[in-house]
Amino acid sequence: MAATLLLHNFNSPRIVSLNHFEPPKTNPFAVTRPRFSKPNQLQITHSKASNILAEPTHFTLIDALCSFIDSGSIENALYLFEEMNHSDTFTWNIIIKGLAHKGLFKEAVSYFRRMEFEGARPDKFTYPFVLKACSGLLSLKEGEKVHAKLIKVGLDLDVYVCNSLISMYMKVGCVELGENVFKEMPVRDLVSWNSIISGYQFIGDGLSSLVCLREMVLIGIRPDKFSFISGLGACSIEGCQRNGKEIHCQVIKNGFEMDFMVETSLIDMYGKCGNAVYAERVFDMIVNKNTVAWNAMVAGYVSNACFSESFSCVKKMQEVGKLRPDGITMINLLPACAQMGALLMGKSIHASAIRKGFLPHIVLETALVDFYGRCGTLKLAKHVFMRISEKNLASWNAMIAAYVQNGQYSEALDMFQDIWYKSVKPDAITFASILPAYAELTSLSEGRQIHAVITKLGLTSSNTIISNTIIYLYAKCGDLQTARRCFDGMFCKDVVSWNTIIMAYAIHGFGRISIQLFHEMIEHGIKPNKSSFVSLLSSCSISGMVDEGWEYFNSMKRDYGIDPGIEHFGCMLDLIGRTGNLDLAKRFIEEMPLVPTARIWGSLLAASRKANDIELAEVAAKHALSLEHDNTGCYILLSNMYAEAGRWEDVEKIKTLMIQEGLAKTMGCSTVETDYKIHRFVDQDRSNAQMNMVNDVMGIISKMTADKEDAYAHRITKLKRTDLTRKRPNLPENHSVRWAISFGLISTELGSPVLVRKNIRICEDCHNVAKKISKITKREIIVGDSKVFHHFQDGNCFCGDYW
DNA sequence: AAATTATGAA
Repeated sequence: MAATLLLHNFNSPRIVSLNHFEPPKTNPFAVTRPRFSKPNQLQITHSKASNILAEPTHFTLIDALCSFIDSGSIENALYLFEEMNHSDTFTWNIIIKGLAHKGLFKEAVSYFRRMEFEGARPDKFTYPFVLKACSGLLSLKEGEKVHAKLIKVGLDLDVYVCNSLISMYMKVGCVELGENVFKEMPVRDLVSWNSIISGYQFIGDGLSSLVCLREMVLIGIRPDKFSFISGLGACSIEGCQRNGKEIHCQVIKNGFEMDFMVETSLIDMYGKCGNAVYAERVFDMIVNKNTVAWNAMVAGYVSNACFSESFSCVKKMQEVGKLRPDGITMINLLPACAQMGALLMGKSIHASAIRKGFLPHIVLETALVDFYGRCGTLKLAKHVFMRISEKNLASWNAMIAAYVQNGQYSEALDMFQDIWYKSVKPDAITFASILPAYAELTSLSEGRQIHAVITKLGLTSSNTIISNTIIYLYAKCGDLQTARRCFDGMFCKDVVSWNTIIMAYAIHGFGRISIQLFHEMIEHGIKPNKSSFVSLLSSCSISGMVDEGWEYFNSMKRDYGIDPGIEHFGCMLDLIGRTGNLDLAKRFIEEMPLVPTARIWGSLLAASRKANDIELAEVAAKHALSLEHDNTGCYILLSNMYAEAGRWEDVEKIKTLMIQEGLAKTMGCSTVETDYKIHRFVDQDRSNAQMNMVNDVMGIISKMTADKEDAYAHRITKLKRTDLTRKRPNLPENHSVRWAISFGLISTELGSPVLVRKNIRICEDCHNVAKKISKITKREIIVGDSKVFHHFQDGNCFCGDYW
């Protein structure tokens, strides 16, 4: 007993010499060895086992061990193994193979260690099994240890061993190490090529995979079904149907079209490349369709937006195919439900997953989080997410995206901060999901920080989605120059990149540049899409380019075949509202072929406010309020109009309504950044530490503007005398944006613009004040509110006083 | 005596 105890300790990798011997608290083999009790079936069910019991020679035992492994009864095999003499390499190989094949990777590696320790010599047959286990564990550490040992014993040139090494390195994500093994091996066979081809495909580098496949064929190696399966997977990644069809031809030519895995890969490839018809054609040819094939077809329909087909396919799967949908079927259907906005359908899938016992299932749960997030049911997304016991990166990503999609930016940012303390490392998808939250909420310096992190990870140049969001981030943080620099530095700009930069100039009021960029985009051969026109028309409306706006609106359908959507009508309504032509605005809504949304009525409301038409404002507000959404802005706007008109009873009424609906006025908040600090000012709240300094600056400014007509005084004369005695809440004097500008003036460098970010729209009084300040101080002031950036220069604002 | 590469998934 003492001897075995010592042996176990000795095997522990932490103990180097007996001098440091320490009795372990747990037996290192407790997990793998003694747990297996004698299985009942051993004597009765297996004839070979009964043979052993009659006359157990070593060879019959090995024979029995092999049959246990082959039939998958690993428990029997392990029990037998512990009972027999296992000093020879072969016996160990069998048991390690069995463990690795069963997916018991941890155990396989641990048996390998024990094998070495107990003095059996691993040979060229052992290592492929061990390496398979290492790749299954996704453990580079274990894999490298094995590799080191291989070199030591001189087995690192064996083709089988090298092939396993390539596959292991690729699977754990060490592409370069895998490539090195491939390059340096003396002889490469078909499996070596297949391993590197499937390795590239596994890590998502479809292009390299296809290049290797081509090279292999060029040097005269005939591809087999493994090559084709990986190659088709690579085409799916790249969305490259041309290459996919080429491989399909080769598949037929080489007689692999009846292989069910090849067929499934073909369905997948056509589905992902946007050709549902071809996918269907391949699918129909399969005689005995298995669940995987059905699922691939369902996925094909979903990714091609054939939602009803995807559901009827699942129905047929059950009725014709006599197969039950599994978790993956559900994972495939959920995005369809999300895109159709079919909340109930998704919920019933969720319920069915629970009933059928598919949960917990990390991928399915992640798909549910994603689904609920996209349907706007953030509560349910959170509910599912909280119940995931071992969250992985994808599930974190899904939850962050759900927060961002539902406008819960600060929750998303909190969760993103938390991730850094978990064992998972954020990836490109994490950053792509979180960046919009940065764009909405954070300061320029925080934006720069996250950009630096992303650049350091090497994601900026390789990932177009991330680069596009970075452009948006800088634009939203007020740094248009850097946004432009990022855009100019992009290697492959897609239509989103162009749309983003056009929108960036739009929100900063540089309409001419937006238009110029739109034409540059077309010259570069990029076809504008719906969003391009949203950017362009927004720009025309923000910059007050009425004629141009109409021209582009008309050319959408005429020259580009794009039907104007509700967003485009919204932009046009803003444009009309700007001209003050309320009749036209009303007519425009009436003649619109689409049902007006809350955004449309909100636009009319804004126009009515500018034209001071309180009746129309009421009509617009009534419509907007009937279409449930966050009505805070709507109420505040109307309330302000009533206040100006002196209709205090109506102001009170709105106040009551808001309380009833549980809405609270969003507190105005403005931030200004100095070198290392973000200074936050809140409306009415004079508790900021810098308030004394701000008061001094405000005093100087009001003295300098005293001889001129004061904006607020001017406004107040419009009110009736009696109303002046009323205490008007939230006086513009107490608006945070003025304080932030004043503080910015003295705490930032002369000559540089003062950059202020504000969470809600700037009011007219503050807008006037900012214009004046820019004139008397000769400094550029940039105020980014929730919609646009106001560039105040020499007493004017780019927005032309309409926003 | 025995080995390596593999289809559907967020």
